[in-house]
Amino acid sequence: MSHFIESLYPWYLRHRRDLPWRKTTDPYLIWVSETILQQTRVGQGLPYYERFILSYPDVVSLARAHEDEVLKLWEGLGYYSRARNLLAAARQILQNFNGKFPSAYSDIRKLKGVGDYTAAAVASIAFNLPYAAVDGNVYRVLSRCYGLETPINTPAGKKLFAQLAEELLNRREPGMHNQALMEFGALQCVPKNPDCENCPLVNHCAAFLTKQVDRLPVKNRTLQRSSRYFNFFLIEGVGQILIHKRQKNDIWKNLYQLPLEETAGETSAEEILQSQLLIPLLNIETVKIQKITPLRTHELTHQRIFARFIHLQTDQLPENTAGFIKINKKDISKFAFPGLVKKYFEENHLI
DNA sequence: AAACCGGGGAA
DNA sequence: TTCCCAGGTTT
Repeated sequence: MSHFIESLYPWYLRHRRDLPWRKTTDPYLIWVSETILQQTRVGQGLPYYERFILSYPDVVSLARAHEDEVLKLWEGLGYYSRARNLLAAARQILQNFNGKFPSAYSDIRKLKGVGDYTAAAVASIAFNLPYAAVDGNVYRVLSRCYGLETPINTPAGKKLFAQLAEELLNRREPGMHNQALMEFGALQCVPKNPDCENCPLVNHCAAFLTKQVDRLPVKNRTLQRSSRYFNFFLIEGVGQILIHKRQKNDIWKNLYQLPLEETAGETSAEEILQSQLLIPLLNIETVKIQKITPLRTHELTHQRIFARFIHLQTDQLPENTAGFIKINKKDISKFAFPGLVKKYFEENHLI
């Protein structure tokens, strides 16, 4: 109990941000916040958290929700499996624990969408259980403090840092300890250009002493982005448009989109229109081309989407919409769309 | 072990 | 551009 990491505690008490999920010990609220904050900055997730807990203040209200509604609240935040898993886990809790959030680490860890990090975070912060939460911040702080060069995105790295974090854990106040370490990484020991001159741990930091701060943590990168070409059709009847629910195992699963024609490579809008795959399918006769946007890029973690929007006007949308959903324009905002599509609606004042 | 799953902010 | 963010699941 006399490790130098403890000098972080007074730092934490002084510098910690005043965040809504720090005002509660409700495991449900802690869990929701941890899920929203996965791979997401506090500033980005905060408004989503506020809206989410207003709509679903407890496990049972979430468990009773419809997935479309939950995804709508998640719209624009990304990594939508988090929302689907959150709902599934809430239903697990209703079924298996009578709606009461489980208080054992092993039970928490079994919930959908809850991995090692989230289970440890919820167990320690909400129940004061002695589990070390190791997130991106903790990897960075520990790799620098101890000068560890093992790549953090390898099994060996995960094991090493998990073990070290477990040894360092303050077992009396694991929740505070975990948050102190993470907050320190988020505010002081930042990825780029950290202010080491004003760091409370500078005299203990192996990376600082050996001038390796900007090299740590080490991460093997594998990321390769593939390109995809999306042609979205805004097919507008009188006050109505067609949309479609993505259901395959692909990006944006269970979100809505406009009728889409994906091509293998870069294709001109003329070719798309001449191929006439979509229009005959819908048996639309009189179609007027309103506007075709230039190709725009949308970057995802592992895909680069090249998208264009083709705006067509017709007198009347068909009765048989071949799997597409006919909706009123004023109802567009009721559905969850990928950011790319939502942005298009906004540009054209459809929402 | 590697691939897959978003979107935004910072440098 | 590239990197990273209170990661997890699937193959």
